[in-house]
Amino acid sequence: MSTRSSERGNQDVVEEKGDSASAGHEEGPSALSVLTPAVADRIRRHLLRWYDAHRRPLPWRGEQDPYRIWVAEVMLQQTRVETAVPYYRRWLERFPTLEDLAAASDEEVLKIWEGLGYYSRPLRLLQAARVVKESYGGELPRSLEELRRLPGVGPYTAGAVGSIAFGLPVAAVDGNVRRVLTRCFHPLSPGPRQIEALARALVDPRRPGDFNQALMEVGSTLCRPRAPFCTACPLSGACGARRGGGVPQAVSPAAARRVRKVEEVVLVAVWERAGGAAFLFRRRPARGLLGGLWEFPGAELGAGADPLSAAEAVLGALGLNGSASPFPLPPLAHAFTHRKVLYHPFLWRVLPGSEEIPARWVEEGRVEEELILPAAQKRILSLAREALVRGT
DNA sequence: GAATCGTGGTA
DNA sequence: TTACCAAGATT
Repeated sequence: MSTRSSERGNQDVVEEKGDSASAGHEEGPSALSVLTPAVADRIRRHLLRWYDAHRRPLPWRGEQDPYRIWVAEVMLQQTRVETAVPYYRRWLERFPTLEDLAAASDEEVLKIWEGLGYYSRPLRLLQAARVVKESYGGELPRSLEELRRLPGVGPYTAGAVGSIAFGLPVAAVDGNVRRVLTRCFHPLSPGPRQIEALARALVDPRRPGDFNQALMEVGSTLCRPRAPFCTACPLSGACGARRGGGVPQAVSPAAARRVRKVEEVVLVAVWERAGGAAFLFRRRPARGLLGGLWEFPGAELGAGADPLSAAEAVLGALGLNGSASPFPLPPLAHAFTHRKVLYHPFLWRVLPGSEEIPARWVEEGRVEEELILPAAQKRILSLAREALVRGT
């Protein structure tokens, strides 16, 4: 067939307008008008044939239980497939059925989710499981509208669960689908509404779940944001970007994101008792960043502030009596979505004060089983343990 | 509509 | 090292 292109079709890069960037996208020739029944049929056949031959063997593929499909879809929100797989297995081992989940606590679901990020997801999954148990007799509702009302279920997840678990002929538009369809219908630049309409019109009513997954699979494995594998793509014959001589480079709305840079001082307070050392932790507020998770006490560092003095202030606020020599651990950087934090941890041997404090002592060897920690705090914990072993 | 919410992989 | 990015949802 085509011999003109290298495997990486990025030599003729065209500007691809972001979906959310500007408002003029619903104007101009409708992408839907070029989607004749014959074109739609051809796309379905090519896509599904490719999917049947090339789909990855993922643990949720072939699952019949709607609950399990739902769990997978929530885990996959803004999360790579490879990252989600081990969490998915552990989750189902611990909560095999929707009823098991509905009976769980916030702490239990967070513990399984620990390290996966976006921690409101498991909490909403739990809320929704209870709603399903109370209002739907323990079975997920089978309509798009009812699914959509469940906590943590938005347009994408409702479409995915509806089509995959229940065979509803509905669209499931994620980032992959947006990118694939934008390229396919280049240079018409369909906006968000048109993409939804295209996806709805395209879904194969006989195999809606497979069709939606096929579109996403093409997007994630072939029609990647950069350096897509056009020569292997089942849609290359129908692709407007390909026909136009260049594959649009994806421009993500993430490019406009503002990342705030902050520095924080962290107090790793160590209480050396007869039975061994203990660390002091406090719980983060239930809402907001890392809501409900635990951390070493700390404080934001003002511009030009001295980390050691700031650590001293944290120590005082907790009513602790510190030894004379705090030990500075190596600073470490951690990037969140909208924040980049440089942590300045200090290991400080202390004796607890007499007052009640909003924090909790945990034996060094029991931290993981007692608490749910964000990734950055685990890194600090590792540094602290190393320092203790070295005897500093 | 814009901002917020994590983490680890990749170029 | 920095920046981008991933099967989005909520406020």
